[in-house]
Amino acid sequence: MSEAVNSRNHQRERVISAAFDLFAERGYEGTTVEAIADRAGVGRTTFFRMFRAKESVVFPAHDRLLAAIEARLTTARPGTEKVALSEASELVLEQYLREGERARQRYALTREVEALRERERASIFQYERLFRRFIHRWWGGDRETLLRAELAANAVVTAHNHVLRAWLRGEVGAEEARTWFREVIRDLDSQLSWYERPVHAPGRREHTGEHDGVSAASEGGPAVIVVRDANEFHELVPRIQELLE
Amino acid sequence: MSEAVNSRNHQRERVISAAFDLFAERGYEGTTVEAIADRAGVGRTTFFRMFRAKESVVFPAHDRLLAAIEARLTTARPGTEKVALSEASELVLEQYLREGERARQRYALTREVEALRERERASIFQYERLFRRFIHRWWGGDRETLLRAELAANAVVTAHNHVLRAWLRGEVGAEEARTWFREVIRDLDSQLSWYERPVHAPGRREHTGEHDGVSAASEGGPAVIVVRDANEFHELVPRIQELLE
DNA sequence: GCAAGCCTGGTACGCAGTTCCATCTTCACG
DNA sequence: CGTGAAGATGGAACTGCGTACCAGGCTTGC
Repeated sequence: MSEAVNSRNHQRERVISAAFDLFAERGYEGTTVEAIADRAGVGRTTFFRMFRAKESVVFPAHDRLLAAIEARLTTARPGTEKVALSEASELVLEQYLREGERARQRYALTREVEALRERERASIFQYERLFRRFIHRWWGGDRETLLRAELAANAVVTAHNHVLRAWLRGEVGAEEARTWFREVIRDLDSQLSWYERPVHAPGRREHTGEHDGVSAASEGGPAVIVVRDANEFHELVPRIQELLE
Repeated sequence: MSEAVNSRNHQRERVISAAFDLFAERGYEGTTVEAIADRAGVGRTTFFRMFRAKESVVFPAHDRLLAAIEARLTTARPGTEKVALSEASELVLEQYLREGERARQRYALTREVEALRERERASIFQYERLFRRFIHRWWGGDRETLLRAELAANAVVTAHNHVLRAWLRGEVGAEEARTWFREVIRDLDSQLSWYERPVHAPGRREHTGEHDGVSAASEGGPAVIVVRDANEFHELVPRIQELLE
C-alpha cells in the first residue's frame, strides 16, 4: 500500500473525472482520448494502459464488481443458494446506488451512444454467464440442467436490471429500489424453483428455512447468519439454531 | 426487379463470399476491409456502403430476419400469441438451418473474435427487445407487466439460442434441433403463463407465513452476524439481540 | 551511490470508418 | 437514338482508436 499505489489510484480517478466532464461538455464521440489524457495531465499512452479502450473508462468498476459477485456466490451452501443469488445481485444494485450521480450520468450517456450500449450489454452477458455457471453447478452440472440454469440466471439478471434502470432513470429513489428489488426477487422465487426442477430426481433438499428470511452458511468453523429483518430476529432464533446443526 | 438490382445482389454475395474466404484463410483480425474489397473486385468505399461495418458482413441476413419476425408477431390474435411467439423464433432457427455450413463457419468465427461476439450479443438484444415489445403489448402494455414481458421474452430467446447453439456446434442435426426446440418451447409454456399472470396489487402484499421476515426490510435492513463457533450460538443469542436493537 | 528495473510519455504505424469529389453507368424522356 | 439528370462507384484524404517501440525519469534494492 505504498505511496506510489495511492498516487496511481488518484491519477486513475483524475482520468475518470476528466473523461466524464468532457463527455458532459462535448458528448462521447466529440471527445477524443487525447483530450481526456490532456485534461487529466497524463499521456495518451498512459490512458490506454489504465483502460483497455475509450469505452472502458465509462465502466471502471466493472471488473471489481464481477469479482465481488463471484465471491458472494462462492459462499453459497446447500439451501442458501437463492439468498446468495439475491444478495449477489444486490451487490450490483448497491454499487450503483453508491456511485449515485455518476451512475446516472453514465446511464444517460449509455442511452445515447451505441458503442456504450454494446459495452453495457457485454457487461450484462458477463453477469449472466457468471450466475449461470454457479446455478448450473448447484443444480448438478449436467447437460440437461444447463438450459434451466441459463433461464434462471437470465431471469435474475433481467429482474435486477429492470429495477436498476428504474432507479437510473430517476423513477424511484434508492430505498424504494432496494425494497422493490427484494420484492421482485421474492416474486421470482417460484420461477426459479420451477427452473430448478430437474428432469430426473433431484438430490433431496432438507428444509433449511430459506423462506423464513434467514440463511446460514456453516461448515464447522465460524458461522455467518444473515437476518433479513432484524426486528423479527427473536422469532427466527429456533430456525437459526436448526440451521447451525 | 431490373438487371441492376439483380447485379447488385450478386455483387453483394460476392463480397460476402470473399469475406468468409479471407476470414478462413487469415482470420478475422488478419483480414482488412481493403483485402475483402479487392478480392470481391469492388472499392473499399463500396464495401462500407453495403455493410455498415466490417462486422456486419458476418451477419448479413440479420435485418431481414428481424423484419420477418416482426411480421410474424404482428399476425398474432388473442389466443394465438404463444404460437406466434414460437413460430417467430422458429424463423430464426430455420434461417440458420438453411444457411447451413456458412452459419457454422460464422459461429466458429464468433467464438474466437471478441468483436463478433459483441455483435452477436447486440443481435440477441434486438430479438429480445422485439419480443418484449409485442408481449408487453399483448399483456396490456402497462408498467406493471413490463418486467414480466421482459422475463418472458428473454426466456423464449434464451431457450431458442440454447437449441440453436447445440446445432451450430454440431451436437444435434437439423431435424433434432427442430423437435427439440418445440419441446423446449412447450416446457416453457407454463412459465410464460406464470409471467403473464398480472402482478399483485401495488398496494401491499398480505402477510403470509411463508414470507415471514423477508418483506419488511424497510426498517433496520438486513443484519449480518458472524458467530465464531457455531456450537456456542445459543449462549450468544441475548447479546446478538442486544446488538440488533 | 549505483545499477536494475518499471512507469511514463512521445512518435510512428495500421486500420476502421467518414467525407468529398470525379467518373461512370443507368434510366427517362424527347 | 441522343442527351441530360440521378445515382452508383472508386479513389484520395482525413480523423481517431488502439498498438508497438523507444528513450528518459523515477523508484527500489544492494
